[in-house]
Amino acid sequence: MTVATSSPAERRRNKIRARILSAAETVFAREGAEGLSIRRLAENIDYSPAAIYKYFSSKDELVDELKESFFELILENVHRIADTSTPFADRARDCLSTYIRVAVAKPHHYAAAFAGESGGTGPVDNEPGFDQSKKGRAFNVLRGMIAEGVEIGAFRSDLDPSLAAKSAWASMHGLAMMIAHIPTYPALKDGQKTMAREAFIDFHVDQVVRGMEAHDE
Amino acid sequence: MTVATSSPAERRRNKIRARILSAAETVFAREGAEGLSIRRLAENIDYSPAAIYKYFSSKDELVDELKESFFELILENVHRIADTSTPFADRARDCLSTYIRVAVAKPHHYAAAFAGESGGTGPVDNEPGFDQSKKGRAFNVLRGMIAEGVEIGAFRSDLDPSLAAKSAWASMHGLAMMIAHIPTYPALKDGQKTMAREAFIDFHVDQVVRGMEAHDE
Amino acid sequence: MTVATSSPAERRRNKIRARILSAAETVFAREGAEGLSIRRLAENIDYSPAAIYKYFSSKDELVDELKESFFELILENVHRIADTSTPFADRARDCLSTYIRVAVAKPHHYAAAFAGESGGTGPVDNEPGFDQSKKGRAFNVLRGMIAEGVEIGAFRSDLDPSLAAKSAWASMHGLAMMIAHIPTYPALKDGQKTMAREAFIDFHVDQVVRGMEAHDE
Amino acid sequence: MTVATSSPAERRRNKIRARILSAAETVFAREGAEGLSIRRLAENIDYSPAAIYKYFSSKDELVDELKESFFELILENVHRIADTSTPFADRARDCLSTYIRVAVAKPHHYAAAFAGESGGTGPVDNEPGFDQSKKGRAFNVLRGMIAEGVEIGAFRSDLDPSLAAKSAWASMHGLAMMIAHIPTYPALKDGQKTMAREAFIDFHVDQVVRGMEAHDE
DNA sequence: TATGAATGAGTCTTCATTCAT
DNA sequence: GATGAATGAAGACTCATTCAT
Repeated sequence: MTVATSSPAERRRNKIRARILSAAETVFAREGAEGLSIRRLAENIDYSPAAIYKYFSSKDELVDELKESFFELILENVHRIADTSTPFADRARDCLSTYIRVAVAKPHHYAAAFAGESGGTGPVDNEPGFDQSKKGRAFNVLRGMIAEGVEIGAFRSDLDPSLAAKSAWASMHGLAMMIAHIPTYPALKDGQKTMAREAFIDFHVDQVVRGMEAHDE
Repeated sequence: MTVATSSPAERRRNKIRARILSAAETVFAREGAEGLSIRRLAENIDYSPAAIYKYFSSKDELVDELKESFFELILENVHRIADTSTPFADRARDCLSTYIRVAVAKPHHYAAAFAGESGGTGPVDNEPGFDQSKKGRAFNVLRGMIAEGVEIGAFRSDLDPSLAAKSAWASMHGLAMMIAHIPTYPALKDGQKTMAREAFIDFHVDQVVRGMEAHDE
Repeated sequence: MTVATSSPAERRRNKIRARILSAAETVFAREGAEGLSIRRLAENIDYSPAAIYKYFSSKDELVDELKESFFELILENVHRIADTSTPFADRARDCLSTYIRVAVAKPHHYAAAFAGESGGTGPVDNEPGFDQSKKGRAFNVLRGMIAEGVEIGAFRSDLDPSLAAKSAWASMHGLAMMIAHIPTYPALKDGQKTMAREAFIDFHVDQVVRGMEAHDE
Repeated sequence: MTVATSSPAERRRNKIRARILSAAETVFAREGAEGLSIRRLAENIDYSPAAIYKYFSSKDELVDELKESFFELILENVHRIADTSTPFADRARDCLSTYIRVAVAKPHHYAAAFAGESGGTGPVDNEPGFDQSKKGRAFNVLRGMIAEGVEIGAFRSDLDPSLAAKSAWASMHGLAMMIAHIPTYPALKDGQKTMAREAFIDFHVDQVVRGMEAHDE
């Protein structure tokens, strides 16, 4: 019975894996999946290319792990918000804006995680195993929250939570990508209101939530 | 304004440039920016790789031009809708959904147009020359339409058209990217409503427009 | 109507191809197919590896051409003998020994030509296109000669030429390979008769022919 | 002669060596010398690559030993036949065909045993120590049998057993190699006799023996 | 004007081997 | 006695780009 699930050797191994992943992430976040080459990665961490293959059986494996870890990050953050007991309206807004903020914190990382070629599934909920994937679980949080909104009458009663979640996710995704790709986004002309990124995110989230709200006739 | 903007020689030159760009677009739209190699492009049009360099100083220049041309396409389509005399509500929805449909028709092309590393600016309206760029003009169409909505009371009176245009654009962008990257998007679980891509686009657009609508107290 | 089937440009191209092939053959003959690397080949002829790919689309193509050319050589030589009007007995023996002599002249080349991995067909006459391949045509010469021997009563009347040709080929192949792989073959102990390679080839051929001969009871 | 030829430690060592060799043979026989990599070998036996170097100073040494062991196998089999009291004609044929059958049972193994680059000596009988080597002893069996044939008048009286043995060996070798390298060998065209491998081996052996037979008058 | 030839740098990956532990 | 870690060299192959012709 292994009390500690990691032997000292294994711990060391994981530490190195982490070091590689961390270095990879830096390149990855700056230049995307195609910009990340084993060679350059090896140089960065003063390893031989061959050494990296001791820890990752292929470039794809490494990249996949990078992506998975990213969605884990999103999931954690979104969960933390969703599980709060804050009033629904705020909670919903927080939840959405958190998604964007996490994405924006590692913009290229986020972008690349979606530009996946090997089984790069987005929030598509009828794929096998989707519910278990990090991405899938994040999606379910979102859908659950919308369902709650419908239930308590905050959102339109004819709103299909699954559909709405997908639409909202797309809107969030759009803003995240915009910010990821356009350094100065969302700049506004002088003479018009200038709005900082943070505030704009809130504005955008507000628009999205308004799109779902019920209105007493 | 140069009266004779094109000498016969220059005209010929532009014709060939166009031919190259057209061929490039085919590959580009199918396989994205990374899939486009000068060599393979040259083969496609029965030219030598070297010949292409007579017309484009580098691959980047060619790709940039491709991106720019794409926004021209979007602009044209959006304009065509926006200039109609259709009732506002429909016109607005048409305008937004057209954007997505054009994007979705050439997914890689669209995605790549935003994934610009060289000078890929998004809809950032305080950049010099933005109003003249294709992208800028497309943005202005969108903003104009929202302003119109505010004016006629269809949209909330406190809505800043510039801000709202940017938010709406982001939402459209998000859906376009989702569809571009995820072949099966938006798939829905059986047992729940299954919705085809076309219908989902309409749904999404509807959500976005609702987010801007005014509601009598 | 092209009088000369090769333009000057094409001629130049073929010259270089030949140069590459020749250099490749040297390495190939010394170290076999696995020992031949594009890199080293490129170094040998002061070319860049990439340049070689302008003339051969892959290493396999290059190697295949090398092999094919070798069987062409065998074919030519065997043909030259077979078409003579020398008496049958001598002609048959000459024909077989020529095969061995050509093989032995480029021992590793010969060995490698058989060690083919990509469709390395030996004298297997029911494969599609076998009759047209160099190897196939060489085989047919051999079979024809044996058929002639059967017809004129020199060989056993119950001998199937196809079968016998295959058997004889195998015997020739065996000696060729022995000589190819064992530098000192066939050395004989002092005190016993010492026999030089040339004479041994004749002896071996004689044994093979005797195996087919008819004997009046 | 060392009485205690193996200390307990040494015995253990040899046991492990044997285990490694055995595992190596499996891979070797399937994929040939080039397909055998120390790494994969180590994986197969759950050893580290480094551990193997404790028992074999290099890959070459391991491979050489593998080859030698193969000839031991041939020797054993050939001996078993040669020592029988079967009538000479059958015994001779059995002996030869056994050689081929053993070779064909492990085609890569057989081929590689001859493709030696390091010290791969063939049946060359004037080399020092040849008579003691496995290969040498196998050769001697063959020569002995031919001598017997000459003596009892089955074979031509002017046949030099040493010479004939070498020739016969070459013929056997040829067929073995053909079968080793060409999966479909010996296929025969339909419309002609189709002959299975087993039967063809017998036919070939028959040819070889006939080449040596004496003919009255 | 257009091109065939050539290249240098780069891609991922595998190998036999060594060494400190 | 065994190993995990690491490496340098090499493998095939592709790319954007230049230059003499």
